[in-house]
Amino acid sequence: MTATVSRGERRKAETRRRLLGAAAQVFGEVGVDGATIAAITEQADVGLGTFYLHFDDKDEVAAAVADDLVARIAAATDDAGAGIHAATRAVCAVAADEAALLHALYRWHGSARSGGLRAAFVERIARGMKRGIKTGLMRKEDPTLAAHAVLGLYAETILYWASSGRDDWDTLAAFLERTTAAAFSA
Amino acid sequence: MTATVSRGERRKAETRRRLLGAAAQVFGEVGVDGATIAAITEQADVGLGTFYLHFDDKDEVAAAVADDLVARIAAATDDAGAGIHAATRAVCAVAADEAALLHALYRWHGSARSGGLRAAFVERIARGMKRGIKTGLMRKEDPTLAAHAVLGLYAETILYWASSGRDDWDTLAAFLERTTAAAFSA
Amino acid sequence: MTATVSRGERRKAETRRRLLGAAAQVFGEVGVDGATIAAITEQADVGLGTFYLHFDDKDEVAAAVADDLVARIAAATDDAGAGIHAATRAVCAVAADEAALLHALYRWHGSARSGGLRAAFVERIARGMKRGIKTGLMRKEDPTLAAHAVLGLYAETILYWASSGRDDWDTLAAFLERTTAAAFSA
Amino acid sequence: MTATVSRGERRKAETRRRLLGAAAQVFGEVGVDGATIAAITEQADVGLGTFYLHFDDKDEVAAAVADDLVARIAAATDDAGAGIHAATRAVCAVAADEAALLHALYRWHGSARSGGLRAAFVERIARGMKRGIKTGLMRKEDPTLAAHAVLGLYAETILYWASSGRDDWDTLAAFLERTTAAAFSA
DNA sequence: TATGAATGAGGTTTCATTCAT
DNA sequence: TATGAATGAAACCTCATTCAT
Repeated sequence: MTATVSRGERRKAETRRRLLGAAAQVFGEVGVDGATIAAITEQADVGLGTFYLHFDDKDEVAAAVADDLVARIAAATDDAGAGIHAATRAVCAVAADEAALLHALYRWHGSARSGGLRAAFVERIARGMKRGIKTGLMRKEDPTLAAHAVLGLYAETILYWASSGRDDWDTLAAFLERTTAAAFSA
Repeated sequence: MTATVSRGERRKAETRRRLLGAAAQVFGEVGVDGATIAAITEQADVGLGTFYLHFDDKDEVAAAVADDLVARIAAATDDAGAGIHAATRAVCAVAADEAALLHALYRWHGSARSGGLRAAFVERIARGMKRGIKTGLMRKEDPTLAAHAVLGLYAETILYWASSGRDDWDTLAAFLERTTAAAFSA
Repeated sequence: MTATVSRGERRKAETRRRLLGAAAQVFGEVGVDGATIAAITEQADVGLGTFYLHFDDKDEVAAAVADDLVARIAAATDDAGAGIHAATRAVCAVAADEAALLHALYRWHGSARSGGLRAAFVERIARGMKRGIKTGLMRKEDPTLAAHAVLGLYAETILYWASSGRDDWDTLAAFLERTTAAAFSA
Repeated sequence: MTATVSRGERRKAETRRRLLGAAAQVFGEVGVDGATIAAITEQADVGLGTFYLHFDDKDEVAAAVADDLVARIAAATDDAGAGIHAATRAVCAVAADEAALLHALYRWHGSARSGGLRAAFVERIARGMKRGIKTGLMRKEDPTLAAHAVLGLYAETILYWASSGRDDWDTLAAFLERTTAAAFSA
C-alpha cells in the first residue's frame, strides 16, 4: 500500500527536480532570456542531453518553474488563512526569499504555451475580488481589470523593494494593505 | 545666422531617425530581445553596417527609443496641463497608439547603462507625488514607493487593456483616476 | 532428439525477429540514414538497450534486413522455377509488397562490412548470365557488367513504378522481359 | 557596355563558386548525407557562417551541385552532336572525371525541393526516346518507363566501372551502345 | 558616411552508446 | 536478458560585429 513508484521512477523525478531547481537559480541570476540550457544543466550537475529527457525547451522549464512558484505563493497565502492582511504578509515573505526569481519570471514575456506568472496571479486575485464585491466589502469594479491593477501595484513595489536591498518587508506589507484597502474598499 | 548644419550632418540625423523608427517598429513586433540588428536596418532600409555608425549596440537603440517614448508621453501630459485627469487621458492616448512598443519596452530588462522606461516614469511620478504631498492633496507616503505603485498599476492595466483589444480607453482612464484618487488622496 | 533450444534462446530469437521487422518498417518510412535506433526499438516495442544485445549498430541491422529481403526474393524466384519470365514476375511480386523497403535499401550506400542489396543481386544475376552464355541463349558479354546493367534496369524501373503508384505490375514485368530479352539474347 | 557587375558582386559570386566546388569535392568523398557544412566551408576555406549567406541548407547546395553536373553532362552531349554514339562517349567522359561525385549524387535521396540527378536525366532521355519513336528508329515503348530503364542501365554500369577502377571507358561505352541499341531499336 | 559580405563564437538539439538496475 | 535514464560529441544555425570598398 506504499506509493508504488519504482526506484528508477524516483531517480528520474529527482533529476527533474534538480533541473527545476537549477533553472530557478539560473533564471534568478541572468533572467529567463539570458539563461542557456548549458548553464542550467551545469548548475544541476547533469549532462546536457539530460535536459531534453525532461523538457522540450527552455519555455517549458520556465513555465514549470513559474507554476512551482505560483503554487508556493498560493500555498503560503492559503496557509495564512483569510484576509488581505495575512495574504500580503505571506506574499512578501516568499518575495523576500525569491526576489531574483520573481523578478526574472515577472518580466518574462512568457510563451505561446504558458501564461506565466501573470495569468495565474490575475486569476487568483480576480477570484478574491469577486468575493469581495459580492460580500460588499469592495467597491464594484471589473474584477479582472482590478486584479491587473493590484498585480501591477504589488509586483512593481515588491521588485522595487527587493532591488533596493531593503529588508523591512513589514513596512512594504503595511503600505500595500493600506493602499489596496484605500483603493478598493467600499 | 541660421543654424548652420551641413548637408552631411542633416543626412546623418535623418538616417538616425530612420533607425530609431525602424527599431520602434521591430521592437513592437518581436520584442527587444527578439529584435536583430539586421531586422532593424532592413526595416530602416539602410545598410547593415550603417547601424554601427549611429549606435554601439541594441541596448543603446532600445534606450534611445525608450527615451523618445518617455519624451512623447511627457510632452503629452505637459501639454494636457495640470491635474491627474488630463495626464491620465494623455497617457492612455499614447498607449492606445503605441501599445506594442510600450509592451516591449516595459517588459524589457533594460541594460546596465539605461534604466529604460521604468526609471524615467518613476522619477516623473515621484516628483508629482512630492508636490501632491506638499500641497496636502495626497496622503503622506514614501514618494518613490508610491510612484512604483502607481507605475505598476497603470502599466499592468494599460497593457491588459491593449492586449485584450479593447479600445474604449476612456473607460480605462476613468478607472485609473478613480482608483488612484482613492488610493492616495489625503 | 528434437531440436533442444531452451526457452531463453527462443525468446532471444523472437526479439531479434521483432527488431528486424521493426527496422524494415522504419527503413521503409524514413530511409536507412533517417532511421534512429530509438525509432526501431519503439516500433519493435522493445527497450532501447535491447537493440545492442542483438546488433552492434545500424549498419548491422540494415545488412541483416537486406539479407532477408534478398533471401525472400531469391526464394520467390527459385520457387518460380527456371526462366526469366517466371523470375521477373516473382521479383515484381515482392517489389509490389515491399516497395518502400526496397527503395530504402537500394539507395542505401551500404557499409564497409556489407555489400547491401546490390552485391547480392549482381552475384545472382551474373550466375544466371554465365549459364545463359554457356547454353548459347545469351549474347556473349562480360557477365558482371551485364549483371549490373540488368540490375540497374530492373531497379530503376521498379522503383519508378512503385513511386508513381501504378499497380499493374504485369505491365512492368512484360516490359522488363521484352527489353531484357532484346538486349541480351543471342 | 561591359557586364555591369560591381566588384562586390563578382566577389560574392566567386565565393559561391568556391562553396559549390568544395561541396562537390566533399560529396564525392563522404556522400551527401555524410557531408557536414563545416567540412564544406573548411574545404572552401571560408568561414562557417558564410555558407548560410549563399545557401539555406545542405539540400540546397546538393541541388545546385547536381544542377551543375547535369548541365555539364548536357553540354557535353550537346557538343558531341546527334547520335547515341557520341552522347554515350560524352557521358562516359564526364563520368570518368567525376565518378565519385556522380556516385554520391546518384545515390542521394534528393530533397522535397529538388528532383536531383534522376529527374533531370530521365527528362532528357525521355525526350530523346520520343524523338526516336516518332522517327521510327525506336521500338514503341512508354518513353518515361524506357528512360528510367536506360538511366538505370547506364548509371549502374558506369558506377560499377568507376568503382572497379577500370579506365577503358571506351569498352564500357561500346557495351552501352550495343546493349541499348539491341534493347530499344525498332 | 554608407555598405553588405564575411566571420566565428555561442546557442540549440539530436542520437548512438553505456551502464546500473 | 531486458530496460531506459543519462551522457556528451557532433551537427546545425543565428547573429553581433568587423572591415574592405
